[in-house]
Amino acid sequence: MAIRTRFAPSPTGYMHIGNLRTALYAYLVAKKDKDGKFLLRIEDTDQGRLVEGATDIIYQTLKDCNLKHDEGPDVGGDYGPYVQSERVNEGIYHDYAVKLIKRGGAHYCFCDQELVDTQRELQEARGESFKFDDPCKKISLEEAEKRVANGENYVVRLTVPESGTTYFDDEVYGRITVDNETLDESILIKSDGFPTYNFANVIDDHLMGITDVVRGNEYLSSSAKYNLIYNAFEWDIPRYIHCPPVMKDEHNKLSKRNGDASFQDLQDKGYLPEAILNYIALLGWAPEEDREIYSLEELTQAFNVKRIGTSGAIFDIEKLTWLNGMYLRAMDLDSYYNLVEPYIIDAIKGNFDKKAIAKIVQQRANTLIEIPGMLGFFDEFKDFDIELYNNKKMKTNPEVALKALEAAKPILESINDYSEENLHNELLKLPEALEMKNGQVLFPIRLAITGEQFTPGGAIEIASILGKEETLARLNKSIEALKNA
RNA sequence: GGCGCGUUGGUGAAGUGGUUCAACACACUGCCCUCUCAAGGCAGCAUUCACGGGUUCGAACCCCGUACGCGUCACCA
Repeated sequence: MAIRTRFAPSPTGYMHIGNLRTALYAYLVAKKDKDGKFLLRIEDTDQGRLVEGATDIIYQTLKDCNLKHDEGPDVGGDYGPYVQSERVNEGIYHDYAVKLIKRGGAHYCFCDQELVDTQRELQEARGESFKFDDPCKKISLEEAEKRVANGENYVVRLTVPESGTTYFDDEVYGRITVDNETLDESILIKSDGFPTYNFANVIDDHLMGITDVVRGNEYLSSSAKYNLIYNAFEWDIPRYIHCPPVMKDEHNKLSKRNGDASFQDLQDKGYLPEAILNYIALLGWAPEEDREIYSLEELTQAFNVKRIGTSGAIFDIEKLTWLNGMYLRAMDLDSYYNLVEPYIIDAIKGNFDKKAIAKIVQQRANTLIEIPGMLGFFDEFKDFDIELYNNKKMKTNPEVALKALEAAKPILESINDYSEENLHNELLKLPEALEMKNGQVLFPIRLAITGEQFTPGGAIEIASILGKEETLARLNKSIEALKNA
């Protein structure tokens, strides 16, 4: 049987990294099987928490990440609708709730919130842990149905056996067994007629033929309850794959609430979706091979549920930054230029060869957003401290700099075509003639025409981009400054 | 508090009884290369696998406790 997995987010805001990783793993589990299907289901049963536009963010994120779903609200499929509120309207949950009740797996409950609260207070005052003891369990089905028919307010609660144990097998955490008496008789259908997650996820996963349930490990403690439902219906239980949390630090999960990085935030900061995906794949999962850079396709080959870890992994932006740099550097120049052109245009008003600038920046920037900051000297040539000519490693000081600069000046004046090749050929004759090291002449030139201690690219590359006129103007200015010092 | 789960370096992690008493990667430090920076190359960085017992000829890997952490106990998912 082909594998079917689902990503089932609630449209309650931005897509955070932990969520995205769950989506990724669900995708990978499905796509590892060549006939596997990955579906998207929108879980909007909590009408109070809906956030406008959140669904679009989900679509957009999956699209940006190239996590294509085979079925979903926007692409259709044979198991729709894929939005839970629409399924409510079709009466799906209601019908199954009635069936469950008839099978003894659930019951009507007419208690009001007050009774629940009173019980809670009482039990907690006694130092016990709270577990709702529902008097409505004693009501006969006939009577309950009559009360429902009379329009009385009700919810449907799970009926949990009073003794015994329930277990489930998780692919990553192994077999987990819990005592039934610790299980809560959770609400399955709310008084507004909407199902809770506890019910909807089971019904929908079954109806949609989900074979592998991939979700965060916060569901570990409630999964046994879901098996009670599957068992009551005599349905096949899916494989469970619970993932360890993605942490912000050792104590806190990454969450949008704390303003932690969402996928969009990361994108805005200049990280590539491919790099983000690659990085988060590594949080909680380790490949068999000794390598870390994987495209999405390679990930689907390499992925193996058995190698998902069990303990939380801290999100380390430093490593993501490194990985992002690897992706950026590996791109061909044309694609790279396409990507960074807006950033360069944004940073440089002057008429310089943007592509040449992209080229020198490509080997140095780890994120897109740091690019403009590297380029300020193109537009603005500022006076700088001649102390900068003192460089121990380059064996330079203002005196040797002046000597090098004055010797370079006629050469730079004589060249008309400022191609890198020309500049290189001519300029490199200088060190030998002056009996200096390459760095002793090229370092001062670079400084003299940029005014910056550090720049992307060396003297030759930058002179070529600046062009003859600008290069000479800056050179002369710097020579003057040096003479007057 | 009950229940569940977890604990290898600053971080991600490999490793599941003896040729690895701890791979690889990020970060960090140093060196090399080099026209700066970056990239790249090399080296260093856990005498130790939360702690305490036990099993065993032998344990990070098996068992039992303890501690700490996280999750859950909603008409949220």
